[in-house]
Amino acid sequence: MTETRGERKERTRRAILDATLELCEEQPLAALSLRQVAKQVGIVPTAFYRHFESIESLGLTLVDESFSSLRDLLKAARTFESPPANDRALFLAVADNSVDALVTLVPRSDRHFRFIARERLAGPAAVREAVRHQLQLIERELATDIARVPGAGRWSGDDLLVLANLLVSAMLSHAEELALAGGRADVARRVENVARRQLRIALIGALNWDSSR
Amino acid sequence: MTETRGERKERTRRAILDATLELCEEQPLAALSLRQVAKQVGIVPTAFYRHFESIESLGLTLVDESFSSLRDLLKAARTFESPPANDRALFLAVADNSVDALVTLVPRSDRHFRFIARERLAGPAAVREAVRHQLQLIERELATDIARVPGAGRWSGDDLLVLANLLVSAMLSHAEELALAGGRADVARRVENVARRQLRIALIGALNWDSSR
DNA sequence: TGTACATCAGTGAACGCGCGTTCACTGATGTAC
DNA sequence: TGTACATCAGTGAACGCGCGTTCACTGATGTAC
Repeated sequence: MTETRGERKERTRRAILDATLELCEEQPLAALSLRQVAKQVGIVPTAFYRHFESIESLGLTLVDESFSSLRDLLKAARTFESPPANDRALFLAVADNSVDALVTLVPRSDRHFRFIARERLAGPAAVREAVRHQLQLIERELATDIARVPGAGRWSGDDLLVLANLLVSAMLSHAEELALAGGRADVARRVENVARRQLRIALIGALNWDSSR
Repeated sequence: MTETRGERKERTRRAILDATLELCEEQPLAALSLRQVAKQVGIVPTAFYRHFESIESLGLTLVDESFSSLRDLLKAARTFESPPANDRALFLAVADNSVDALVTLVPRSDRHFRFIARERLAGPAAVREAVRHQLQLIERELATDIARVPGAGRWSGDDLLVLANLLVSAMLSHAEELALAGGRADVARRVENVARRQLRIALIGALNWDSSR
């Protein structure tokens, strides 16, 4: 016996998830049939039910899978060995680290990112809600991190969320473009460049914010 | 004769477009069947072909329809009766006008906005490409308008596009949220507030940009 | 104005096909003794 | 270690249904004279 029953089951489950990511390159989850997935995996349609209740619950699993590693890595991107001296230097370092994380991370799991981009607004209601929830968590974590910057007391909690929302939506749109670029190096370089400048603009704007009321 | 043959045909065509927007609230275009649309309109499936070649070409028509008025109105939102005195005042006025346009415009054609939001990344390739093209046009027009601000010479053409891209992607994400709010006044007020602050942060960042290189 | 013919939006039957789901099954893997 | 039974991932036939598309059609509207 080279493989236990449990291992074999897990392998099929993994194959179903991969087949779905593959097929979702061509069409949204809602247009995907259980039979297409089964055919791609190489199992009979009814075997699908041994692993998932429906296409929708399979979608929810893919959302969890996409976000689980992402949030940890984004977090890591915002921690430093030697914290910069002042607000400005820290903010610029945050921008650089975040953009570095973007260009490293997205190509590594580009199928997951394309899946999220597609289903975020077009997926079944439960899938849309799950993505929305994860993005909100990311925004709140970012706001918390910014609040820890020395001298960040000048911003209200509400202002922090507004800033975090701006940064996350900019990064999200760049992640989408990067994921859709399919590894083209010239696109990746341009997106990296644009993302860096945008984060800097936003953070410089925030630093000059309270004086502008 | 109260209605010519041409008028009657146009009325059916309009009904097909409306039925599609209606049905696309529940599912993406790619999951929509010609028979569902025909049933909703109250015609026999084959009559569909008298008006559109396929569901995809119907989608392209809806994209054109969604963007045609939008671009003119956005343009109008950026012209002033009495131009403000300096850069800063002008930028703040641009932010306010744009946000006003957002909260006025989106609820007026919210079904079109929800359609665009859904199909922008999940639609058939031709539809995605059409939306992408329209968004690029909007970005370029915005960049051109900003370039006309007295003293804008400090930014390169490339920097202008980067700024325009940041502003458009922020506004797009707010338009999506607003369209999905379904007319809820409290959501509209919050989105308006957040959008205004974000545009201001970005524009203040841009004003302080060249000194930060 | 009246007539004869052309146009064409919408009809309705028919087709082969892929769909989700049911059900009873098979046979390799796992477990109790 | 060997045997008898349990588990359960995957099978395969069958079902009724909605799908896109074909085709020949109908009958009201439009046009030429």
